[in-house]
Amino acid sequence: MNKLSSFLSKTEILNAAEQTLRKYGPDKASVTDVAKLLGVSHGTLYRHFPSKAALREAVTERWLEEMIVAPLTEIAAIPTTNALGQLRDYIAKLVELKQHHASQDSEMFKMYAAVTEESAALVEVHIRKLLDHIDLLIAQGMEQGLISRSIPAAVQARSVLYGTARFHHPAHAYEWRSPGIMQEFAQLWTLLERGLSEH
Amino acid sequence: MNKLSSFLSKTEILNAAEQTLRKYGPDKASVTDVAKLLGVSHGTLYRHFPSKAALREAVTERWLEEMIVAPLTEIAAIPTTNALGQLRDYIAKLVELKQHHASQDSEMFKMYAAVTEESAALVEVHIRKLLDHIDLLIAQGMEQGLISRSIPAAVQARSVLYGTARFHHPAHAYEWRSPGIMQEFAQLWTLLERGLSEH
DNA sequence: CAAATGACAATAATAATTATTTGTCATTTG
DNA sequence: CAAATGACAAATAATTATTATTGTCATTTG
Repeated sequence: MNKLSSFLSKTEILNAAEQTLRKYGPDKASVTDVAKLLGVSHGTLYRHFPSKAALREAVTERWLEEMIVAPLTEIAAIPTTNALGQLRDYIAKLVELKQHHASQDSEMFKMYAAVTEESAALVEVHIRKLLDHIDLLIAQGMEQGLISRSIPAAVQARSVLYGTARFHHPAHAYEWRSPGIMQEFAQLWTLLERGLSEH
Repeated sequence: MNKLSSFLSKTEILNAAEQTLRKYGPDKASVTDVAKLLGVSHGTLYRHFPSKAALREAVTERWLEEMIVAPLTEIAAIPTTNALGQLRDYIAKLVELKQHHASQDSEMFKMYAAVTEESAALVEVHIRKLLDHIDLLIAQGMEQGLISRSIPAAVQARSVLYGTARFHHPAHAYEWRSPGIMQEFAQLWTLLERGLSEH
């Protein structure tokens, strides 16, 4: 169904799996459902992914990369003379993206939250990417004389990410419905920015 | 059973409920179990608490007060010439207490975490107590010229509590087993302290 | 007569049964 | 012969039947 080539590609499977996940949610979607959508036997899918867990992880990995990491990479890559302001934009975007998908793409967000509890490896890789971005921005901020060198950039990067966890970690998603949430983030950021600043 | 007076008191019920909770865990413990332990009919308990939920909340409320709030109130009340240092001790104690009970009093901690998701009112009251303590310490720090007045104390208090959520919010309990957790807290604190400081 | 009881209906949890899904692999297909 | 199939066993999940718990209240007890 909708096949562009006669042989199944990983991308086609991921597309179908994501569509199935969106339709039935991560608790109900089965490998059989995905196979049905593709018009193939479910056994076929096991020639491409060793297990259902692996398929779920692959879908989540791609979703995270496309929906969260890619837009952030873009922000981190913009040349700037104000790395500290860029860091604020970066974290604000991270918060905005997570909260947006939690409400507007809820089934995939649930999938992401579930995989987060199942696969420490996937989380670790994701966190590492964010930390690398933040680390880079902080190092630039140091070069620009905006951010204090009294603490290593990598250490400050972790503190910034963990310190803002309430606003982007999926375990806090139910708190994001509160109307004051973005103001609270802005206020915390003011404090963190003071802590990061050279002065 | 173990009754000091012939009539049941709320305290006796709470003691029995807590004992039952510790024995069976919050998922298995029933009102009937509590009644059995007290040697009374379960209907009697409904003359003291309107529902099982209310009983669970009352037990949790008392536990929170005794195990978490009371020790913190003590720290907040110590007279000091270094309110910023005291604030560090306060938050460190909050983190230590939560993490200690998560591992050493796990059934009651589970009960607390469950009630946290059921009763927004209880959480709100608990948070308010902590915020009042932190607010007080920050206001003192301002008077002592240690903490910046550029942001209202109440706002900074909320930022401090939410900024350290990863280290005391029950949703993050599974991350507390990581060996680096206290170092990460110390590093975040260094950053927050820089942000709070007058300079 | 305040406090507690225990019989009762409604609701929820558990256990037993049935149906689906997951994962394997010898066989088929193009 | 690489790719896919589909029959099969094992593991999960959904359904149903059964048992336990929750919550009420008219009645009993001290």
